[in-house]
Amino acid sequence: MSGFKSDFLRVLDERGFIHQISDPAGLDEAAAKGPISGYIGFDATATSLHAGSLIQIMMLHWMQQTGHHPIALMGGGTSMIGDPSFKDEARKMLTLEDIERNLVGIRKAFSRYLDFDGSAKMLNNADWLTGLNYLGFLRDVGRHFSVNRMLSFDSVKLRLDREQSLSFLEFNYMILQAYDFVELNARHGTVLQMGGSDQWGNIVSGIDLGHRMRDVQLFALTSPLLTTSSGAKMGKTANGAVWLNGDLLSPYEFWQYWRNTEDADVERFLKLYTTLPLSDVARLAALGGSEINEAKKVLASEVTAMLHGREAAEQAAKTARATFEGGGAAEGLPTIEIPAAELAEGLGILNAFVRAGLAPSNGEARRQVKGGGLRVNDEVLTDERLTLTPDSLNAEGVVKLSLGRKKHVLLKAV
RNA sequence: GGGGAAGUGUCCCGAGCGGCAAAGGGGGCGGACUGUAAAUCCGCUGGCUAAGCCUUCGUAGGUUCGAGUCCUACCUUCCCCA
Repeated sequence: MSGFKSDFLRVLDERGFIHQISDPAGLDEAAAKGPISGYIGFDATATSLHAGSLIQIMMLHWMQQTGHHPIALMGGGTSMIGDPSFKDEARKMLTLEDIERNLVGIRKAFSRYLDFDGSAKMLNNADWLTGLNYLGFLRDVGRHFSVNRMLSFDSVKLRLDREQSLSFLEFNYMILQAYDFVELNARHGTVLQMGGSDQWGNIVSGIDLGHRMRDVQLFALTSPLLTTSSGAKMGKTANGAVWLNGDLLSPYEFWQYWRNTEDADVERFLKLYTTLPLSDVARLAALGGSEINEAKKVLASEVTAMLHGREAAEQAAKTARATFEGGGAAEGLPTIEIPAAELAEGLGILNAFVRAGLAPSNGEARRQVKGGGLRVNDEVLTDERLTLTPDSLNAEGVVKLSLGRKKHVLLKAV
């Protein structure tokens, strides 16, 4: 697979981004000849993307770095309908304002990776999907799709095999995505769609549609579906998603997520999520035993610096050092504020842990006490009836609450 | 349109003769061991003003001292026939 002529594919290949390409030689040729336009689609269902999308964002980043024109396509049109696959939850129809707000939040993170003033664009498929005329769409686009063929795609087949319902709307998702590709080709000369390997079928459908409707040659490039070495999905933790936006997940917590990478993933992640030269990566990956912790710190700092800036990354690293290697209650840990009056009256310790977000309920906090998992100012908590008072404040004027060895929150009286 | 099967702890899979806060996995969390890792072992995995109380088995009713379990209707899904 090596030996690409274009910088673009060579970088992606060397760094492990490539799972499958529809026509490697053809795409390589096109990318070597001059700038090409390529895109990746993203959901607009939340105000922030999470770490699971980071690999896609990095692909766009490299695309721009190697002289091409990346497009981040927001699924504003499809988000308006709502994803029907989770029908247990009262499915909220996102309003235009919701989506607008989400796009603003997402754009903020994106702008750390892409230069939107330069050759990168952020587009919204609502611009062309909302105005579609059903009959016209069926005649122009629908006739090119074979249901027989669509049923044979793994993404569909799996659902059918598991005897799960597949709504007509979901079934159409593939068609809309294919249409997006062709529309982008018409509007911006886009010839490449990238995505996770689970998107392969959808992307190829777009390529087919391009052949039929516009007689153009389009390309697909997918990245490996990202899991950690032990099989967990990227971007999820107990506390929820690893959000990219700082207001949803602090730089410190983001840093911690990467710091806790499994040994076996360090090299892979350094290549995928940082822009460090491969020679540096190789050097760090060669570290064995406990020394690999140094590599993990570099990983965490680099990934955080790219998203939140160098300064925030260093602050996070410093906080971590103080917390884990110094034993103190460093500044920079997540902090919650408690009215001083409330503290004066005495605050139940279980309640305090719930307020700090370290336990979802008093019951859970109680369980953790029983299991020896909670600490107050670094002392293991044994009495669940303990009450916090102004006397509980430590020398720095805060109460440090800990769950396990890794999660710490400071309680501050105001 | 007709006939059959199914929906369980709001993360998932999945047992459940009328006494059930409901077996067992997976996942997750905590502890031990380590290196803020993996693997392994142990504990926990509805809520609360907690020897008690409250809410849970698709939805709504009914039978019963008592219903996840039986009856009725409805919703959803799957299979077969038309």
